[in-house]
Amino acid sequence: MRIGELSRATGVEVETIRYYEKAGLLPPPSRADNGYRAYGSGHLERLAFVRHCRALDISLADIGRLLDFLDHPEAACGDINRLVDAQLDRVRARIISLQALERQLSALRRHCDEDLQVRDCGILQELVGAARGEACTCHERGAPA
Amino acid sequence: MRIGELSRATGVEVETIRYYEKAGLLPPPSRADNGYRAYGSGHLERLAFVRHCRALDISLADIGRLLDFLDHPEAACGDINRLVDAQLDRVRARIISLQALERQLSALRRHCDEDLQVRDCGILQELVGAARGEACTCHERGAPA
DNA sequence: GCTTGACCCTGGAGTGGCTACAAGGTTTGC
DNA sequence: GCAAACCTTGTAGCCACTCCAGGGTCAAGC
Ligand SMILES: [Zn+2]
Ligand SMILES: [Zn+2]
Ligand SMILES: [Zn+2]
Ligand SMILES: [Zn+2]
Repeated sequence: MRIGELSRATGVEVETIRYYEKAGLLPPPSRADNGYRAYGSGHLERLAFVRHCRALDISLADIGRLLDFLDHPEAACGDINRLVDAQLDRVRARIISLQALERQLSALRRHCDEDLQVRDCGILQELVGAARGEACTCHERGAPA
Repeated sequence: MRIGELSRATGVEVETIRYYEKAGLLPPPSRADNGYRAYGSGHLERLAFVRHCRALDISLADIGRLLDFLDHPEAACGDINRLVDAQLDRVRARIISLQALERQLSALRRHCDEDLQVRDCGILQELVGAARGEACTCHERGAPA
C-alpha cells in the first residue's frame, strides 16, 4: 500500500501520515525501489488507532504512551486508567469554563440589538467599562482556561 | 510608566505586552533617553481592554477589529454584533462537541476498574476495537472540533 | 518518443498566542 | 564598586498539523 492509498483508506491526509511517522507514532515503513513508502495492514490498524484517540482529543504524547502499552501487554494497566482520567478532567474543566464564557458572551450580546453608531453600541460600552474594572473580575486572574 | 510597572498594574507578562505591540494591538509607546518604553494611562486602558476580550476568548485579530471600532465611533455597529454572535457560535459549538467527547470518555472509562495486565484492560480493548470500526463512527469524519 | 497528469520524495515555513531564552545595556541600592 | 533587578532586541519553542517549493517517478494517451 502506498501512502496515498493508506490516506484514502483512513481519511488521514498524506502530510499528516508523514508527520506521525516523524513524531514516532507510526513505525517507518519499508520502501519500494523508487523510495516510495510501502505500508501493510499493521500500519493501517495503528493509524486508525491513532485517529480514534485523536478524535477523543488525546494528545500525540499520550497516544504514544498508549501505543507503548499495546506493545507491552504484560504490564500493569493502572497508568491507562489514570491517563483517561486526566483526559476526562481536562475535558470537564474546559466545558465548565466554556459554559461560563457562554454566559458572559450572552450577557454581553444583550447590550445591543439594533444597528447604531459605534459610540452608542452597548456591547462596546460594556467591554470598555468592564475592562476599566466595573463589575469585572474575569481578567484579574488569567484567562478562563 | 515602564513596561514592568504596566505589567504589574495589569497582570500581563512583559513579553506578552511586547508581543501585543508587535502584533499591532498596542500602539508603540514613546521611549525614554535610554530606550526604555514609556507608557501612559491610554496604554493601560487599551491593554486592559485587550485582556478583557482575551478572557472572553476573542482572537487577537477580532480584538484588533474592536479596537478599530473604538477609534471610529461614528461607524455603524452591526459588525460588532456579528463579531460577538460568531464568537458565541464558536463557543456553543465547542461546548456541544466537548460534551459529546465527555460522554465517550466516560463510557470508555467504565471499561476498566481494576489494576489488570494491559492485555486484559477493557479500555485498551475498547480503543483497539473502536479503531477497527466496531461500533465507531467518530474517526470516519474528522475530529469533533 | 513525448507530453500530461497523478503520484511520490524531502525539507522548510506558517498557523495562534504566547513563553522562554540569549546576550547584551541600564539603573538602583548598599 | 558591584550585584540585583530592570530594560533592550532577536530568536526558538510549544501543539498538531497544513501548505508549499523544488524535485523525482510512472502510466496513459497521442
Ligand atoms: Zn473512532
Ligand atoms: Zn451594537
Ligand atoms: Zn475582564
Ligand atoms: Zn485498565
